Amino acid sequence: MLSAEFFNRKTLKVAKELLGKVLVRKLGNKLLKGLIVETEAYLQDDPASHSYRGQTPRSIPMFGPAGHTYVYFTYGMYHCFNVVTEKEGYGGAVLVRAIEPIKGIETMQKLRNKENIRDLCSGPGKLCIAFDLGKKDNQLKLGKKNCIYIEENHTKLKMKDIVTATRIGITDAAHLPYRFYIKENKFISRK
DNA sequence: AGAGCGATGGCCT
DNA sequence: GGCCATCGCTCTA
Repeated sequence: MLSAEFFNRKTLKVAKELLGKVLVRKLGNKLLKGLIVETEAYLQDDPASHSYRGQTPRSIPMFGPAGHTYVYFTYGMYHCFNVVTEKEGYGGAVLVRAIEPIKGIETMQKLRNKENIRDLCSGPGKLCIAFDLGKKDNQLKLGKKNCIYIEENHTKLKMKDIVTATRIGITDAAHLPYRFYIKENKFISRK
C-alpha cells in the first residue's frame, strides 16, 4: 500500500507515477480493484485548479496533508476523485480520470447500470459511480481503515509507455501539459 | 465517429 | 446569476 510519503512530493511526479498503480475499495464484503490509467495534475499556481484562489470551503482538502482524498461534486450530478499531494499548506492534487477494472467487475456493472467493461470507469464521473465514491469520502486519509487505498503493482511502466497531454474539460490554463495516460490503453476517457 | 445539447445543484463573485 | 476538472442521448453521416 502506498504511504503518505509517496504523495508528499511534486504533484506532476505523483500524477505520472500513479499510472499503473491499483485503486482498492472495500464495500462491505465486496472488494473492488482497478488499474489507474489516466490522471491530471492540479497545482496551486495553476488557474485551472480549485486551489488557485486560495482556501475556500470546497478547496480546503487540497491544502491538507498528502495522501488524503479530495472528492468534489460537479455539474449537479457527478463527483470527481482526487488524491492530495505535497506538503500541508500547499494546494495540490491529482485527479484520477480513468481506471481499468480488475476485480469486483460485477459490482461495478450494477452500480453503473452498464455492462460494457470499457465504459465502467472511463471518466472521472464514471469511476466515482463504479467505486461508490461520493461526498462521504471527501477528506479521508487513504488507508485500510477508510476502505480506500492505492497499491503498488508488479508491472513497471517506462517513460515511453506514458503519454503527456493537455487536460480535459477546463478553459483556464488549457495549454499546460498536465494530463497523463498509459499509451494504447483501452480504458482511458479519450485521446 | 463525431458534434450538439440538456440535466442538475453547489460553489463563487 | 453564471459557471462548472461530466455524461449519455440524439442527430447527422
